[in-house]
Amino acid sequence: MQELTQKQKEVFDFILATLREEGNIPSVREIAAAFGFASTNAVNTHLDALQKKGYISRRPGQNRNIEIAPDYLIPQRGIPIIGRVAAGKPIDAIENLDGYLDLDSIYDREQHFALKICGDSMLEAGFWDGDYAIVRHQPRVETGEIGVAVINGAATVKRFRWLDDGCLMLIPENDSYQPFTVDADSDLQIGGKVIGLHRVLK
Amino acid sequence: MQELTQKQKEVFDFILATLREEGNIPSVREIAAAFGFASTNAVNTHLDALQKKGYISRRPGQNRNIEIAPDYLIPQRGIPIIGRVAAGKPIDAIENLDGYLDLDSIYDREQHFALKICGDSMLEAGFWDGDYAIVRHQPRVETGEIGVAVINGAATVKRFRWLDDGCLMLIPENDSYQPFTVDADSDLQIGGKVIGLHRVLK
DNA sequence: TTGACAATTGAACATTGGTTCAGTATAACA
DNA sequence: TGTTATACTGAACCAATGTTCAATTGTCAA
Repeated sequence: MQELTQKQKEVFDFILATLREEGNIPSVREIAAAFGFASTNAVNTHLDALQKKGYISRRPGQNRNIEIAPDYLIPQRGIPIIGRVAAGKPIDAIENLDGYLDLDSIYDREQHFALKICGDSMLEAGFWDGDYAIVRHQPRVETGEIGVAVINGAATVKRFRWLDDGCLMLIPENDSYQPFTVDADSDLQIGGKVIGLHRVLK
Repeated sequence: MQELTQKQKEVFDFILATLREEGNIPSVREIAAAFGFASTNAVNTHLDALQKKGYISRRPGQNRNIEIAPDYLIPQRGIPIIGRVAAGKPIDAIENLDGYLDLDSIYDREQHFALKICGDSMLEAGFWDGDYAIVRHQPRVETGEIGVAVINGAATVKRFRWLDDGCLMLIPENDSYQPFTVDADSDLQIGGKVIGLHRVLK
C-alpha cells in the first residue's frame, strides 16, 4: 500500500472519522467545507489519489459513494501489545507493536462468558478475589482442569476430579479449604472450562 | 422504545445490514429496489414510522440521510459477565447479565498498552510468565506501586521505590530475586503504572 | 528548466435522491 | 360506522451530489 501525503492522510482520516461518528460517508462538498476548500475538485483530486493508492474505491453513479478499503474499514480494537522497547526511543513512538490485546478476537462471544471470583479458595491457582474468570461454555470439563460447576444455581470455580462412581469432586487451590464431593441428588450443571483470567488492579 | 411491525423491522434490519456490509446507508430507492417496491413512498412511510418510534432520525436536506439511533448503531462488544446463575435455569439462557468485559471500555487505547511478562520475578504479586500486564502510560509511578521501567531500552515490571538521592530501586516480588538500584548514568524511562493483568490459560 | 505531481479555484452538467401530493386497499378499533 | 395505522402505487419537484473541463501555483527531481 502506497504512502499518503499529509493532506491525503487528513482527508482519509476525516472520511473515517465521519463514518465512525456520524454513521455515514461525507459528500465531497462536506469534505470541502470541513477543509475550507472553495472547490469540490480539490477534494476530488485527493479522492483520486486515495483511490489510485488503494485506500478507497468509488461506486459509479451513486451519492456518498466512497468505499473504504477493508483493511481500514474495521476499526482496530483492543490495547496495543508492545513486544520490545526500541533502545533510546521514547515509548510514545510505539514501534515494536506485537498486535492488539482484544478479548473479542481471543474469546468468541457466543461461547464464552466471564464470572467474577468471590473469595480466595482458588488463590494458589492464581485467582484472586474480584478477578474475572473467563469461561468457555462447554458440557465437559476433564479431571485436572479448572472449571465452573453450578450446584443448585450457585456457580463455583474449582479444579475438577471425576470419581469412579461418576460423582464430581471439587478441589480448591488453597490449603485453608477442603475438597468436597457433589451430592448425587444435587442439581449439577457444568458451566464450562476456565481458560482465562482478567484482573483490574486496585 | 415502541414495537416495530414485521415490515418495519425488515426495513430497519436492511438498513443496518447495508451499513455494516457496504459501509454506508442505502438510499430510499435502493431500499425500494431491495424490497421490490414500485414507489419510493412505500419506503418513506416505513421510515416515517421508524422515526416516530425512535429507531432512526433524518438529517434534513441531505442524501442518504438516515441516522441510526445510538442504541442500535454500536455493536455490543466484549464477553458477557454473568453475575449470579439463576437457580434451575440453564446457563445458556443468560439472565443475570452484569454487563460486558470489554478492554476498550475499561482502558482507553490512547493511554494504555500491554506488555508480555517474561520470567517469574513478580510471581508473588500475581504476575506469571506469559501474562499480559496492562499498563497506563504516565510519567510518574509512586513508591510502592508496580510500574514499568525502561532501562536502556529494556522494559521490566517491578515494584518501584524512589530513594532519597532520586535514584530508583526496583523490587521483585519473588524471594529468588534481589532488588536493585538503577544506575544514575543509565537511560531510564518510566513506561507507566501497571493497572491490570490478563492471562490466557494453557 | 522542463516535466511531473500535489494542491487548489471556478464553473457547469447530469444524476441521484429526499420529499411531497394524490390516491387505493386492508385491518384493527372504538 | 367512522377513524386510525399500515402498506402500498404513481408522478413530480428540486436540492444534493459526483464528475468533468479549464486554469493556476508551488515543489522537486531529472
